[in-house]
Amino acid sequence: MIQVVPEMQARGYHHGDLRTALIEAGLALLEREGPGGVSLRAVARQVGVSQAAPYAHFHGKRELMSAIATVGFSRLRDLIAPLASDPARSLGELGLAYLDFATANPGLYRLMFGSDEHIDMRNEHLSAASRQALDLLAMKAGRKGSDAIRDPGPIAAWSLVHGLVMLLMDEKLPSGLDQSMPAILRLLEPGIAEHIHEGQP
Amino acid sequence: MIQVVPEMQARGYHHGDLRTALIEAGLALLEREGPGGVSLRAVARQVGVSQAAPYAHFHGKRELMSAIATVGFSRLRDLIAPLASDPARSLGELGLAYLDFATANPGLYRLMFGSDEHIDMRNEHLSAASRQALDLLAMKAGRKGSDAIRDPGPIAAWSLVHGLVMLLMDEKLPSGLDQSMPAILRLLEPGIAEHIHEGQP
DNA sequence: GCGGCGTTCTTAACAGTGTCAAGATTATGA
DNA sequence: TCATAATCTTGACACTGTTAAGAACGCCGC
Repeated sequence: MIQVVPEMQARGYHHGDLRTALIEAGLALLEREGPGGVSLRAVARQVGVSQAAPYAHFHGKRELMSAIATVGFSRLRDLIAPLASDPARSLGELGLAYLDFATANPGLYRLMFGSDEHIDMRNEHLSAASRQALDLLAMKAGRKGSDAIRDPGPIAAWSLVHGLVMLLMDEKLPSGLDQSMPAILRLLEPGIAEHIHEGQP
Repeated sequence: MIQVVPEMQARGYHHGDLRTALIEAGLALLEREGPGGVSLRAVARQVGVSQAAPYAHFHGKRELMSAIATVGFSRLRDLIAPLASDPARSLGELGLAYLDFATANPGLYRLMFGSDEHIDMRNEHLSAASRQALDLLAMKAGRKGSDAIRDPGPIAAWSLVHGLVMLLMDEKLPSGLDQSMPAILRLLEPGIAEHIHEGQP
């Protein structure tokens, strides 16, 4: 009579959906401690599973971190997609949204855009998710019709916002600059406009 | 008759100048493996001393890394001091010199300007050396006579070059951009000039 | 229903890390 | 010269990522 449906958290030897549970626990730990503070054993402990259990779902720590970063790139894509496709939104607005994402998820941002010691960019899912998100940015910043990624414009725009994010997260800049952000991001626009004018006679 | 002068490398129980030997070995290891690849035990091994010997000269790994970063800031200061004090040199030239330093010492740059997980910015020598170097940059980029570090100009300039350095080191940008660097760094100048014009009626 | 089989998970171990305590060795200064 | 402080070694502890060997479980074909 009492039908025992296999619920999400099937207690016992088997977990049910350990893979996504590990990713979510990793995401939480990432924001609390930053990358480097994330240990495979701590993630397993959080989920209530033994130290070696994750190896049934990931080849190693790098693969778990890559899966976490993949989630991050998907979130970023979903966040900036409407802004990038709307011609009414300026490049500066896109920069502000990018900045908001980074400051809201500093650990995740560092994992996604930091050195490749923690993630493996040759991972298919990761590189695909990364390209999807970054293409949206390049689309907005690039001179139309040209090989966007080689133009000084988009490179400078990405460098500016990335550097700003990093310096802010690492507390290298004085505090209380929040209302200066739009002005800072707008400083690049005259130069880009000039450069486009030169480039297309 | 045979006078044994206490040479630099006094073999035996005592090393002679273990402190600076550790710093130099750390610098070498840093460029070969990057931060995170530097282990206290590996540095000690390199110098030919036991694992716990460094603790006679440094309170822990963080303090050794902070000493290494202090050397880095001194080098950077010496490198950019002539450029910063010469009014004939443009901001873009200073940016190129900064970029050269970073790409020539990627591990050291990451240690100096990355997150504070490896170094302790409350360390007196480190913060002093850092301020000396950064003040030179702010002097060049800042609107004269104002509180330089709060102006959008210097913040944007530092962010741009820092972001560019990071993206280059982490191989997030396509290769073969070396000759584009001056153009990228110059894109900010029209915006800064405009902003100064607004700010000083 | 049920037995085999592959997946999932546990326990145990190995090498590596930072750090500390106790003790041996050397330099220094009164 | 000899006590004292500085320097260095050995040994240990807790932590990390990773692997091997084996136990518990879900499922598929009979």
